[in-house]
Amino acid sequence: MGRSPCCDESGLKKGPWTQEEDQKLVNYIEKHGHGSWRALPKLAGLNRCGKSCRLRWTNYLRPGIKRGKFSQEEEQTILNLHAILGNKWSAIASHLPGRTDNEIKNFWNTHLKKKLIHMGYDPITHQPRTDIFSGLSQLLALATLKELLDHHHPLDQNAAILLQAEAIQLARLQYFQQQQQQQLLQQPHHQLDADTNKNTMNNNLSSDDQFENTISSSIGIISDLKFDDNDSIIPFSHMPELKTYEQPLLSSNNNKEMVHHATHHHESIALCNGESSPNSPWLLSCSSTTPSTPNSHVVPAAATDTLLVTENCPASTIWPELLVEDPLFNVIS
DNA sequence: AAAAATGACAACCGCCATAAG
DNA sequence: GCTTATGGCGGTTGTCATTTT
Repeated sequence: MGRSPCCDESGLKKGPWTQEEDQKLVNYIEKHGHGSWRALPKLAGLNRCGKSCRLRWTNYLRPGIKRGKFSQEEEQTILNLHAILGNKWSAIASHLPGRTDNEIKNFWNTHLKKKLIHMGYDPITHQPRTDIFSGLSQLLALATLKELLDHHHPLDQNAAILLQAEAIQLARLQYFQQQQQQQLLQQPHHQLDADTNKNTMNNNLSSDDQFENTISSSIGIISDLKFDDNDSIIPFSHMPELKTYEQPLLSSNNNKEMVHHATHHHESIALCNGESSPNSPWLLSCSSTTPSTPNSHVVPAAATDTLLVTENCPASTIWPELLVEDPLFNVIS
């Protein structure tokens, strides 16, 4: 048997509160406390239901409520907590003094959700979106490529390079979004429920594994491409395993510097997973002007200057081109 | 300038858990 | 143990303001 809503009684006012009503409510609660919300309206001289009074008090009139724009810190906190707790607005609000669950919920629905979507994240999972909307150009490129192959069009090498570069871009984008999100999630939160935390910190994959998963899921669609032996393009699925490189390749500082130099001179852009573990895979970019040593497994993609470097590509094959000149490199994006 | 669309946010609704009788 | 009242919560709607057409 359902319980009848408290506001069913006819004649009770609904809608926005007036200043007079607010004043009556505040005056009463300051004098007597709220006690039973059901009894309060009559005692306070309000033609409202108890529930309406309670909401007005807790969401708007209660002392200590912070109003106005959310700060950057608050925004970040909400994002972090939402990634872990989901739509547990009251739980999120408990970490933001002065903010109500209702306010946070509204802020999420009107701002943060859209912001995440715009950035290519799924607002529910906080993971990079892999649907058509988040990598449209890359997916279109893949579709075009597949279409060409399905219909046995002679594959123009430049077009293939271009299309594959698009796929790489997609993988790269997804990979870095994942990394960024991981960093967000790993920021310490005070007093988070351990169980919730356990459930949402959902994988134990190393960043290398994640990178490889991202790559394979992103470009699996072209995994069965066939290329001429003389072609310098190597489908991802045919790539030899990425393997350990020698210093300075594994020194993140050196790499960043080299990468910066390369970026600066538009000769090469190197992307790494931010780790310097022995098994770090490397996705490198390089312009067509960068010499590609014969027999090195370097994959140039002219349009986006992308290179894949595989196990048979000794560091010396490309690194001599990337002299460290400018140490100001900060971010690869 | 007016109408329509969109955004922001306060308030409401219904469900659920729990306490009290 | 059952029923009912209550408070809390999350989803949704309503209303007003602002922007766009």
